Amino acid sequence: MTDTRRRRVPRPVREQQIIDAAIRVFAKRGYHAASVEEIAELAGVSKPMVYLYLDSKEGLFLACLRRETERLVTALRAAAGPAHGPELRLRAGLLAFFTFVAEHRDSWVVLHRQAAELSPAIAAELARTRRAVVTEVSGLVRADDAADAAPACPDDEADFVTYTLVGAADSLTDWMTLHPEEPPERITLRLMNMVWVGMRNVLDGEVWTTPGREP
Amino acid sequence: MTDTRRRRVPRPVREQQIIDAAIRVFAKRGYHAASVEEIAELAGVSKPMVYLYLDSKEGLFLACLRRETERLVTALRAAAGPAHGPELRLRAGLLAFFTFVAEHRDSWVVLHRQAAELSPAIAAELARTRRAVVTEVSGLVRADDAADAAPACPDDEADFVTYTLVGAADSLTDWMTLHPEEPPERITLRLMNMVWVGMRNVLDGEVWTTPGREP
DNA sequence: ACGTAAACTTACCCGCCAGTAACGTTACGG
DNA sequence: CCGTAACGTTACTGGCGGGTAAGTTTACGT
Repeated sequence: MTDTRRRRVPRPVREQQIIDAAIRVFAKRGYHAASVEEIAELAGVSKPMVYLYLDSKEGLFLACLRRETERLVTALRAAAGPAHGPELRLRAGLLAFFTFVAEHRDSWVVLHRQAAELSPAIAAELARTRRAVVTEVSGLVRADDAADAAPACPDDEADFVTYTLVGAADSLTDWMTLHPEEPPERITLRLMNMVWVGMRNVLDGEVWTTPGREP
Repeated sequence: MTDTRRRRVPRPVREQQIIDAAIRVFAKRGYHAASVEEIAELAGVSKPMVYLYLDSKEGLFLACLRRETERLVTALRAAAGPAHGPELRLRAGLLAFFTFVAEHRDSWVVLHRQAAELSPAIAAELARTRRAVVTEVSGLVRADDAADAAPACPDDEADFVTYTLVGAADSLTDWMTLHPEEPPERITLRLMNMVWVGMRNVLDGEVWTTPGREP
């Protein structure tokens, strides 16, 4: 790619190459098992360069986290913004999500699948970025009420729905890899189909007790 | 607990104590960041004992995995078995799951949140245990059709629903920790409320195209 | 052209931790 | 009451990997 003859590359470009490499390695090995050496090699550079540009392994991970969160949030906003009506809005958001994951599997792994094993500083940042994604989805969920007059649904209920959606979508990410032929559109469609009706019930606080057998 | 005066403890008991300690530490630190030293100390024993009884760090992790998978699957089967009808059956399964997680947070973390960062042998075993859980849930989902005459739903659709449910439930696990006062029963209720209706649509292959705005 | 800063390297240090060797100690069976 | 096997320990090694000091090369500005 680009000019193969020139080895020397300006800093901003190298930084991105290093982050690219880091995301792949972090996704494959996990934070602790990933070695800076391997990342450097994949980026076509030696280890001290990584430390010069990104300070530390932790700093490198944070850089990955920030860049990819930015990308995902941007994609979500871009998709949901122009949609008319709550239903199409949510659909657009989900579609944007599945499309993002389909195109950047590694990013999603780094962003979302690193629950344990990290230093306080990283854990804090990770919590923040997850919160950002949840907030974005939460916005989609709450879009209903904005249309209605009543601010009917309490935050807890909206939160519940959001967690359910994010978890379901995350898990379907695995399903996608088992069905590579399925386009994000169909997955989105099925998920909408599955949750759209029930969402309303929960958001309106309609928690009935278990029905007694057959109606 | 038990007899505090006796220090010497028979092997089967120690093994369980070590596994108990390992689950807590693995959950807190993640596989790589966890040190065998810390696990041994928490189990009230010195490091070589761990290697004597469980062979290696990998063997120790596998032992944790197997024991807790066993427990979860047992809980699911015990709950879903005696329930009458598909709806109550699924409800019972979900309730059993949330109850299990509420009582064994660490177990669930070890079982489910260790995607990356493990050796091939562990990864294989982890895949097997996840498969076991998914199969169990899949049974709950498919329970519908068993009642009906037609084996109507193709495996893909049932799989899709299963992944959605497992993912949603997993994510709600986090929601639980933010709302410690919510009993598993209410969480189960809300989730049922949210997905039960839509499940039918997807299982029956009713994937409509996006509705054009307002009906 | 040539000096200088930015890009890059080699070669090292050092702490941490999985895994082990060799050696004490308690209980329980005969 | 004593032997022996099960229970347990202290004290090491070996290597991997994060982090760095010191030096080398290339491009770009003037």
